[in-house]
Amino acid sequence: MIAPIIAIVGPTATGKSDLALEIAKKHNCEIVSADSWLVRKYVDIGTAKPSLSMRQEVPHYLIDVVEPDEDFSAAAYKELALKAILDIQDRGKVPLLVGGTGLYIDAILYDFSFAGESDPRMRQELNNLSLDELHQMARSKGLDLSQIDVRNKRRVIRLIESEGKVATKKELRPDTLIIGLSSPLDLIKRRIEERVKQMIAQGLKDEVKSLSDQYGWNCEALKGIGYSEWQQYFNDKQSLEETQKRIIKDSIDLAKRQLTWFKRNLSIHWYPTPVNIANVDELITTFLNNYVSL
RNA sequence: GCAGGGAUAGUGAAGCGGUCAAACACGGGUGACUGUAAAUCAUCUGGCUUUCGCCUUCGGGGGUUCGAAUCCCUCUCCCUGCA
Repeated sequence: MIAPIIAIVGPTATGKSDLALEIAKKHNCEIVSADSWLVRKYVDIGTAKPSLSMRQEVPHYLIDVVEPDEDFSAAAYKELALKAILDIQDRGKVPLLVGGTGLYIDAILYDFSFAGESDPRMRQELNNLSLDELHQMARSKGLDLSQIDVRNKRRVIRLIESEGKVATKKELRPDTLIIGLSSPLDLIKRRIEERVKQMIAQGLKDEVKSLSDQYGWNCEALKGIGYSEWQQYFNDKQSLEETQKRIIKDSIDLAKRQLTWFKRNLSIHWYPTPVNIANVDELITTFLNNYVSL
C-alpha cells in the first residue's frame, strides 16, 4: 500500500503554517501539526496557533488536544499523530506533517520506540534529588550511565524511569518528502521580533492573564515562551518593554536550537524563508506523481 | 580652585604585587538531544595556533620592583563634598 507523507519543518516564524495551508489546498492534504505547544488548549496567540478559519479550510490535527494543566509527552504525541495519519490516508488524502518540534517530527518519520513510561509521582521524587544522588541511585540499580549525558539531570532521571530500556529508531520511513523552511539568522530574528510585537498587539497579555487566573502560574501552559516571561510583569517587576524583549530573546534562542536539530538531517529539502511557493510546489508535484493511483 | 571616589575584555562587575588573558553575570557563537523537547544539557567567547605555546591587554604616559590590573608620579575624562 502506497502512503506518501509530506513534512514541513523549520524554526519558528519561518512561515510553515501558511505554506502548509497552500500546499494542502493544492494537493488534497490534511495537516498534522507536529508542535509541542499547539497541542495545548487556550494558548493561542503566544503560540501563533493557526486560526479557526485556516482550520476550517483544511482540517488540522493534533491541535488543542490537551488541557492547559495536563501532562503530555512525545510518546503520547506519536500515538495520536499516527492515528491521525492513518485516518487521513484511509480517506485517500495525503498527510502533511507540519511543525518545529524536531523530536515530534522524528518520532513519526523515524518511528521512534520510546523507552518506557514515567510515573508522575516517581518523577516528582526524582526531581527532588540532586544529580549526585541520581547517579548513585542509577548505579545501585545497575544501570549503564555510559550511554547518556550524565551531567544532564533529565537524562539521568529518564534512565532510571525507563530502567535501562533502550530506545530505538529506524531509517527514514519510505515515501516521505521533507521540506525545510529557513533563512539567515538575521532574517529569522527580524521576523520573530515582528511577530512577537504583533502577538502583544493582538492581546497576548490578556491571554496570559486569564490563564494564570484560572490555572495558576505552575500550569504547563504557562511554562512556554511567550507566557512564562509575563510572571515578572504581573508582579510589577518588569516593564512591558522588558517583557517583550525577553520573549523575543527566548524565541530566538529557540529558533537556534531548532535549527541545530534540523541541520543535521540531510534528508531535508531546504527553501529560503519568504517561500516561493511555486518552487516547493514543483517538488511536491513531482513527488506525488509517483503515487498517482494506477 | 581644594578635598575625596572612580576609569578592567561586547556590556555590567570582581580582582587590589606573582598562581591574571583576568572570577562572576548578561550578551554572543557552536553543539547534544527518544515518554518534560518552547524542555534539559554541554562547550567556546582578546589575537594567532589543532595542542604545547606565543603575542597584545586592565583610561594615557612615566616610574618602583626579579615581577604591576594591583604600589608611586603625572595627564585625560567621569562622579561626590567644599568653594
